[in-house]
Amino acid sequence: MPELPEVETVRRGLTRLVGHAQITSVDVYYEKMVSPEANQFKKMLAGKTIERIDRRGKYLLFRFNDDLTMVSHLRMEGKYDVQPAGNPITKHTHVVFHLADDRDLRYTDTRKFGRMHLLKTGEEAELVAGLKKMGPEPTAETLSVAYMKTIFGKSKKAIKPFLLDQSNIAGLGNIYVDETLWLSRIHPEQPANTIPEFQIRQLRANIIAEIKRAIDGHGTTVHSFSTAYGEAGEFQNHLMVYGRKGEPCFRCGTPIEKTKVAQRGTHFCPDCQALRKNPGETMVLGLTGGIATGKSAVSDLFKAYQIPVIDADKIARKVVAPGTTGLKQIQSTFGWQMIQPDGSLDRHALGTLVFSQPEALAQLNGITGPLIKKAVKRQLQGYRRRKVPLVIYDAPTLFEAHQAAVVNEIMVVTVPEQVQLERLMARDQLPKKEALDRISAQLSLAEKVKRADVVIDNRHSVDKTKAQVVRWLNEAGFGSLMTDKAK
DNA sequence: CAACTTCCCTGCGCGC
DNA sequence: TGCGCGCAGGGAAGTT
Repeated sequence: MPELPEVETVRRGLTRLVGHAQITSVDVYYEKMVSPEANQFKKMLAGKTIERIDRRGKYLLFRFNDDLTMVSHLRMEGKYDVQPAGNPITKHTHVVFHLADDRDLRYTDTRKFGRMHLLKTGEEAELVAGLKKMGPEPTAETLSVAYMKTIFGKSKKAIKPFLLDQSNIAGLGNIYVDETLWLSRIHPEQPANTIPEFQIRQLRANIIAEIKRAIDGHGTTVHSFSTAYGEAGEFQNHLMVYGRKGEPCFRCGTPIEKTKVAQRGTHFCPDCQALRKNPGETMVLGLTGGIATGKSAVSDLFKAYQIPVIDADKIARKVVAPGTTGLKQIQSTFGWQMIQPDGSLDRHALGTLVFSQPEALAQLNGITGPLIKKAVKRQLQGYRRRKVPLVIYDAPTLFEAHQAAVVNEIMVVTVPEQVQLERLMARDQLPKKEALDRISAQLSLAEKVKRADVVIDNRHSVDKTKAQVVRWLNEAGFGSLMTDKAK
């Protein structure tokens, strides 16, 4: 089912194959497919030469000499191919263009949904309904944030059918809509006019990037997520949600659901794409990285711009402070040996225990995990109420602790493995073996990078890292948050 | 006008 | 193995 990238791939291929070919005659086997009526259609094309092939949305525009244009839509299964003249046609060949160089350009279409309209060049924009209403092409130059904000604000329609409507944005079909909504963490039934600006910006960036990736990949999208969550073997299907009903979400592991939205089969992750009754304007950026990759330096950059940072480590300490239910649960689970004489947690004793016994670590996480999640949620609620535009959630184990679904976007700070090892050995005065043990105790840096929405490369100077953070702030629409003092 | 529904088609997977 | 049913899908046209 061709969507814009596939149609663009077809356009390029045809340009190469028949870009300047001359048509001698045309056979039409399924008359409803063409307009004007078949005999007229054949007569008009005989002797014409293809000068160029254009594309608008999912429409192909064959430009002939004498100001003639053929508007062709492949719909579901339409295909063009070029064969030597005289090759027998197949069951589903509906139109054959005989070329002057003893080749045939053939159109096949099992479901006969495709259509071809022949008209005077320049009139197609008025006479073909789909072209007349066609929205902007999904590229950085043609699809602006301002335009998207305007059209989103005017429609109560669910975002899924809204994006499928070619008059809003050109070229998106069922697959790319599901994919870009997943990438942007937006529920397919979220009304367009309830989507906050930061998500419109994310969606725009994802649509543009996804379409570009697919065009560069000749009509297929290639993502680099590997075998997260126990999927065996090489990841062959390059789609993140489409056709993955029941399989784990690559971001959070929750099974992908398939429902019907506006009569269309729709795939989404119920956990990271929650339907929001009152979506706030607060964007939550999850910040994570590997041990000693320099995540805290990036965190400090945000703080310097007065952007609030929720520190997961700090919260983790708070929920087991003296007098908390968290500490009481640790005491009743692991015994009084875990409590120091002054009533505080004996981190060393607990650390020794959980490092040697995996079940103990799971038990500990079972106690602290929910408490941390609750505390984070409460803090976020406060920021949302105050309509703070951007909050950073600084969490070293964002993925491991299954917290990825609470954020709107994930930033991963990374360095090459060798640099990570050297920095860790130097920082914590560790021998190589111990440093390696600590690194391998975490989800691998490569895997974190794969699951990131944005990656900060921290191998070079502070200035270079800062430039990347500033760039992200500007692109995400938070440029105005950077105060002059901090700049 | 917005928001639905129907129609156009064929192959395929499913249940019996 | 075979038969019928329902579903898939983009976009236009028709209906509420």
